[in-house]
Amino acid sequence: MKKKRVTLKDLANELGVSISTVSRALKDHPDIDKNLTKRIQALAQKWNYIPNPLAMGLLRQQTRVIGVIVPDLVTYFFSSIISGIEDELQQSGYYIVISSSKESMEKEIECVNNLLNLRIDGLIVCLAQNSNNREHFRKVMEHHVPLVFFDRVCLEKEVSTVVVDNVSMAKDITTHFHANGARTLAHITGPKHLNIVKERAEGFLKGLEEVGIPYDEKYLVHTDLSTESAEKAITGLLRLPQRPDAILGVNDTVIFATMKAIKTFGLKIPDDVLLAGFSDEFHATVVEPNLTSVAHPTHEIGRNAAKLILEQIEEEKPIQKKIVLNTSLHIRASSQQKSTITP
Amino acid sequence: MKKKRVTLKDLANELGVSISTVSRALKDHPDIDKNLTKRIQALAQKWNYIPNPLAMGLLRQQTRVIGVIVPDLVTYFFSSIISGIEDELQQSGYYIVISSSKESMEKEIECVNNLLNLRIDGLIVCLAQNSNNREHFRKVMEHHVPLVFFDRVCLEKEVSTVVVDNVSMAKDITTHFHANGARTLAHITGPKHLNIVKERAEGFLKGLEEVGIPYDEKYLVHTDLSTESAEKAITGLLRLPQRPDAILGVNDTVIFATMKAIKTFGLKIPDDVLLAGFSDEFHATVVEPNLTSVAHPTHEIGRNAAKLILEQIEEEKPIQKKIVLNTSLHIRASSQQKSTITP
DNA sequence: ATGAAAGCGCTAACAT
DNA sequence: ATGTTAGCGCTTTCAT
Repeated sequence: MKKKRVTLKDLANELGVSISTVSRALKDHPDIDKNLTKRIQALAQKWNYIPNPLAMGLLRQQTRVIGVIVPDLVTYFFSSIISGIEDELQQSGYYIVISSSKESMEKEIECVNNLLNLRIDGLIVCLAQNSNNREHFRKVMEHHVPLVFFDRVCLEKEVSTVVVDNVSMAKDITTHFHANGARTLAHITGPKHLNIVKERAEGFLKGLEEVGIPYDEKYLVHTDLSTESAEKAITGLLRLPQRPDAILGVNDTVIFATMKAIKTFGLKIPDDVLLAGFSDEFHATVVEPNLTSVAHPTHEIGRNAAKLILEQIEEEKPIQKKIVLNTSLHIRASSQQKSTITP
Repeated sequence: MKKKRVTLKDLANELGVSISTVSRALKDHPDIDKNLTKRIQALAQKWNYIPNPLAMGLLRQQTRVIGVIVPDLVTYFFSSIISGIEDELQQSGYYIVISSSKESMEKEIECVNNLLNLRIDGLIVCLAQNSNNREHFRKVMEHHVPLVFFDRVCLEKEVSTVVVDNVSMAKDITTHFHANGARTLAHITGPKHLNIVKERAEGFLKGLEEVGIPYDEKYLVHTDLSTESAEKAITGLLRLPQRPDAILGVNDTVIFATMKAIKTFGLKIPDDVLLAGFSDEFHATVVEPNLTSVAHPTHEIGRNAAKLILEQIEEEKPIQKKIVLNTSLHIRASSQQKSTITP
């Protein structure tokens, strides 16, 4: 038998009272007779009455849905952040609708429009690799939809963000490379306009300065974050007259591609080249040698982004806050000269 | 300035016509004057009118939201399937709300109820590790909400499913192990009631039979699919008087845990133990040695599950279909005896 | 203490 | 060819 969801009307009809009485009783309105209230609540319970979110949404002009846009769904970094967002939001009775921009700004714009049309109550975004236009986000703000960026951010002056201290981590790795005997350091990074790219490169340069190695632009190469362009980058570096003896990747994915290329060149890690990346993907401890990486508190990034959204929904106004989360540098075999590893 | 979404009423007021005229004009109703229709459509375009999905949903009793429940969000297997679901559904104008059961049936029941209360138009599920009760899914069917299971399935007689041929793949790996010199074969698997566990174990036994190795229950050990219980399982196996020289894992995650344990035992892969898993996680080609694994067509699994849901929504009745997708066995270093690898 | 009515945005049957 | 009305499920103001 077709089981239709029970409505207030159904309850009202059954008990011979009006819809508004039922509505009030269900929220313990003091005006309603205590006894009637009890009977109504009992029936609602028995019939498993659940308010229709569509009707509520129409009335209150809100959906209790938060949109999330990430560059991809399949890397551990993002899925684990999403997991954090979900944990936080579902406690507050919000749902999340996830869209993947597939690292493309066009797709990102499409996602934003779709979600806006869905009438989401808030939007959490990590920028696509080539996203350099901010119009679509301006639109989000014009519609007064709370907005939060994480990791790859923009419009920082107006929008809340959740980030990590990229500069100091990149600097730390650079000096760590030097302490392990590296003298020709390279950095394989991403598109120039991304904040994480700028910040990590800045840290890299600061590190070089600290250990007194002059900066040579040949050793800072940009990619579009794809495996292919990372391979191209590493190949170029290894073919230099003076090849690098340490490479910092803008993330682990780039480094994994790098690792394979280095091995096919017949070079050994860490004997010939030291390696380190960012984001501490799950497989960092599974590759050989284990990869040194900056571990982002992914779950916490997600939770914090969600909290910032909830805050804005409650305050009913945009908030500009910047949350900087602590990362930790996991030093593993890939960045340690054999001689410096205590036997 | 607060930018409210424009409604039919706004358009009607502006043009001095009734709401229904606007509504009709927007869907090119033949009754409406061609000229008026043009003016209305022009204004709608200019003011960027988008129908309110909440109002439409309330009217049509549908949300255009499909719920997806997976055991976890962070493994490549699931996130990649979700990616496939998304690709298929967004083309049809559906949104997906993803929930993670965290491998717990209690959480799974909660997710089902939440999504049902959200009034989803369909539900796609991969069972939690310990899910053995079917009541919550019966409820979904009673509410006439289209349901599709993938990978870990149940109620196959009544519900559409998307699966792979586990039996034959497990059998193939088993005989492959034997061909590579293994004589004491073990299988680390999951909870007994899961279809994938039963099927892969069945294939394993069939393989043993084919190569004439008698089955010894000591070498078939169940886990709850967690890293910890996988470690316990492998430790137990390695301590047997006659330790296995080949191990088939019910999935790659189990095998990754196994790999670490084997290495700490001072054993070599594949010299001492051959290894193979299921699901071909992204890092299968990143671990050392590269892992032999059955590659599931994850994206296709997602697309097919989505298609089955859409089909049921269109047909307006439950459909019981079983789609069996082809997998491919990726043979890599972990399962090949050195001697058999051509030099 | 309870009910009637309006309205959230939209569609469709029913006027005119 | 266009307008009026009712209704989807709910809350809330205004009667009574």
